[in-house]
Amino acid sequence: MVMGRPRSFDRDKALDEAMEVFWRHGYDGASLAMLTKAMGIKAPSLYAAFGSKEGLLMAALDRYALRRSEHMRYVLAGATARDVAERFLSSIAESHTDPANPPGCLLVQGGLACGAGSENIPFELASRRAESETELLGRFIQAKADGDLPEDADPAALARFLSTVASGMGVIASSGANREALREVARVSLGAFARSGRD
Amino acid sequence: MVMGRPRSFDRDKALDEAMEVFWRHGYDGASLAMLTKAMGIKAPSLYAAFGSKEGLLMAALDRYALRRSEHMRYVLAGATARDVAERFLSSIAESHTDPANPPGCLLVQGGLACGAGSENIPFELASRRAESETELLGRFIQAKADGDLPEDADPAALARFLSTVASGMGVIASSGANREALREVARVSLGAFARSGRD
DNA sequence: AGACTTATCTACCACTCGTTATAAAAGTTG
DNA sequence: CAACTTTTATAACGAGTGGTAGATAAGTCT
Repeated sequence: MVMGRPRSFDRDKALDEAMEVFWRHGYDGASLAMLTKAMGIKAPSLYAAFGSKEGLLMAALDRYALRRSEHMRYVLAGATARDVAERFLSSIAESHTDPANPPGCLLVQGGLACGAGSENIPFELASRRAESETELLGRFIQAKADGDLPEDADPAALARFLSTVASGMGVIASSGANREALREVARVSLGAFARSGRD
Repeated sequence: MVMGRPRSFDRDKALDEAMEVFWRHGYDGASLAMLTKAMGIKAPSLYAAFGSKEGLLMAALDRYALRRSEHMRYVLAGATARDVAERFLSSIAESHTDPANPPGCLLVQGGLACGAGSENIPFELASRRAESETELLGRFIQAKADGDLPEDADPAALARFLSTVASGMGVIASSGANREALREVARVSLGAFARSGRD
């Protein structure tokens, strides 16, 4: 269909490997040598396909967003605000301790702070973290309209709280917290939703 | 008293400058050039005083721990578990948005994930984060003995929850969340303490 | 087949990294 | 003052950084 020599590697598989390196070492800590070795390609192929180290991260983040969007679709389908919150935190407890991935969250460990010349990476990660918070916010606004959340509830504060706990869970998961510990954090966090029903 | 040429810089002042660089750029992102420039000294002086880049971080972390211990003394002096939790999260909301420092928490931004050769930095930061969680745990165990927490309360889970929220607040603060946003997160988080009294 | 297009490889670029040898500078002690 | 001790600045080290020419390989097109 398209002219020229076909690429000899699977773009998505290579991105998965790059994602894991960024995940485990952060943007600054991930060297081109690490990345090319993990991806099984040489530097010129990487640059031809992704433009730069930063472009590679962006492509990996896009792929990461695909996984997250599946989770979020399930989360937002919760019947009540409380149910949404429970699904959100529970799925994070699972995903952040999935042995198939590095522990924690790529959007947290990828780079909260970076060196000179990479100042926009933390900003980029933050804006991607904000996406799910915005989705939660929309769902909570609807929940309030449904009478599912009390009149004095603050959807923005609830969404921000959950997003903050999620980031915190990313931090402790990266430090070795196990799945049971994350579930416990999720359980305690749901106490903040006590006003909208408790089990 | 001591022989030899006296050092021409203030060790603590230099450490404060180094702390800020690590805080803002993380361990990997903080280069020796940045550090020596901020500290106002040349590399050999740095190495004579702190041994290595890692040694400099450790010294900065020790100094950071001094600030934190003041906060924790105030926090642990709270009358009730709920009061302790409120003091803990409130003081974090303030300190993580103190314009005198980079936003967020050095123990979070310093390096959740590092490159090859720095694998122990994330571990070191995690163990320092664990210290305050342990202090909270001790206080909550005492609170339970005092009858201040209900029989079915889980001190370890509560301490871990607060520690996780604190880390999450560090993440969002580093991304620009303002003081009011952090206070809101603190307020919602305290809802998780609803079982032990609500205002 | 031959022209064309794109990917891959080897080798290398200039630069920065953390770290250190060397020697001069600045103080204390006899 | 001279001997001694420690810190300072200059300058460089080897290794590794992200990134790239230039040539070659592997396909599709006419």
